[in-house]
Amino acid sequence: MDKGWGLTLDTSSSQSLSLLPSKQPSTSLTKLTGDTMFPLLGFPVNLSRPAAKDDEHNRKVLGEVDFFSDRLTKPTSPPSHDHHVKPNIVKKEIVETPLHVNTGLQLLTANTGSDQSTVDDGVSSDAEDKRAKTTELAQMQVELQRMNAENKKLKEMLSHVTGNYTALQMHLMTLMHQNQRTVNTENEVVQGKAGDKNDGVGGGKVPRQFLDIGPSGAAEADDQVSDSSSDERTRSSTPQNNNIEVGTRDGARNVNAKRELGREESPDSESQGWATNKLQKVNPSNAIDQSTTEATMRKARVSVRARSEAPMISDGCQWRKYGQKMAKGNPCPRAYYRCTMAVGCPVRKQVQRCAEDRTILVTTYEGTHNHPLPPAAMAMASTTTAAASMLLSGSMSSADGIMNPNLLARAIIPCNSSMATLSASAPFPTVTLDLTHNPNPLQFQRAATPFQVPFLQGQPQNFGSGATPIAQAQALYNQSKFSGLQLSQEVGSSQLAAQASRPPLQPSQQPSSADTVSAAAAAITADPNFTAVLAAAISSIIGGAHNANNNTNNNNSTSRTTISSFSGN
DNA sequence: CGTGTTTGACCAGCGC
DNA sequence: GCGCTGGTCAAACACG
Repeated sequence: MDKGWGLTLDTSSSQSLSLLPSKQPSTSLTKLTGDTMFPLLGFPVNLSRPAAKDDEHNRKVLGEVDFFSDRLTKPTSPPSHDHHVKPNIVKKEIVETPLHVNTGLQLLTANTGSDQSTVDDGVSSDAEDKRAKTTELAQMQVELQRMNAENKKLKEMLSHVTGNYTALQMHLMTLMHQNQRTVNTENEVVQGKAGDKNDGVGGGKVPRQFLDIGPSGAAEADDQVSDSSSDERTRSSTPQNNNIEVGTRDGARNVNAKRELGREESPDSESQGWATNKLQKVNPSNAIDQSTTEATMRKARVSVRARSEAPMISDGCQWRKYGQKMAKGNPCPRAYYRCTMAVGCPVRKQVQRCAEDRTILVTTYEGTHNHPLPPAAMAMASTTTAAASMLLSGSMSSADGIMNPNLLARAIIPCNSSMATLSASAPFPTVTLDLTHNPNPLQFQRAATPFQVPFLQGQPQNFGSGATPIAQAQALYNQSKFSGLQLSQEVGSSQLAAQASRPPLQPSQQPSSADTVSAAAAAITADPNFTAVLAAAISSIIGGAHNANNNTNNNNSTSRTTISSFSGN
């Protein structure tokens, strides 16, 4: 799914169009008619009438010819009168026998030269003038013909480019639709189950967008679900009650049922199988790849390391803490949060301080948002989404023998010099974005302490309050600027093969103090790279997952690649 | 009273 | 089978 290319499409196409003139073999004609030609190319609307314009141009030129020709052929007749009546005739004469006219003039000139030169110098110069103009007319005629030919070529090129553009657009729409339906249906399964439990919502489709991997329209999901898939959906959505009974040991409450509910939010078997089925129907050739991709995405995790004194980084989403545990090997407790921006949102995150450096906060995201994200969250999510996609592609590649994480990461993660580590050795494939490094003093000066400033407690998640979208985006940019990318896949082939069947993820995140970011806003927005980062982020949101599938370069499962710099954005 | 946090308990997966 | 660990639940609690 090259979703991101929606953005590029316009650009590229317009570029193509705008480049056409320069690409055309430039001739003297082009120069002469430059004013005409470029406007034509620049404004396609006008292209529908190039012939008419040419004719008009012809008439205009011929009109001038007519005027002089009249004087040549009928010196006594009033030019103003014949001007409107004779054009065709003159045109005929000139067009059909331009050389003849010249010859006649020459004869005339020769004659008059000898006969009248003594009488009237004005006549002689007039004849020369006429001869010159006639010659010029002939040249213009030739150039007109060439211009017409060139116009035809350009029109053909335009239609070709337009056709390509349309085709690409259609392809894009198709891909986005497929993606959207897949995500929708997955969430539908979740919602269907969660709805039963979470009182009222049950079954009711809450209008929402799925911004994580692709845009959406949840409403379409139902209509597009096939019979067999709805069959499976029913199977996976209704057994909730069954789970309560069957899954509960010792009659122990409905813990298992609820846990089951939780698990369904990141389903491994049922919804995945359902999704696979659906995908196969939609596009059999891509079904395997896509299902594998999504499976991996569902379980993949993105870990963000950032310096922060606050208990949690601000990532634009709302979270509710549901647990805390002491983790092995770390004196600092690990906190568990789940996204509360929408009922049934499966996204969770773990927050834990680094044992070695407690100023470093490690936030791990898992799951895919099933609701619209605020701009702030989107900006934040994009980076981790890109990272997840990269991770995904890395695992995929290792398992499939195709892929180049380096390339993908370069394309989707606008990092500069911080570190992103891919680790598939963990229970879940995880990519870690290390935003604690600051290897670039110059950049650091420009955006002072983008990351290391503490957050105001209690504020972080309220994207509506302190952190404006732009501020968040800038925060993202800050982080990105201090980022470098390092891929580390310390995975055995067998593990990778197993990962291939694992689900994907879509996180949202990123730290940063809104206040600090706001303070640095001016400096950051002045940087053109910021725009590039935003564009990359948006592209990654739309196109991250698909990129993974389309990567064809091989990558060693134990490769360790460092992606140096994106400062060139 | 509603919402969010804390915290002890429960469960599943995994390794031995 | 047992113990360890990660992950989750939900009652109790705190707060506005």
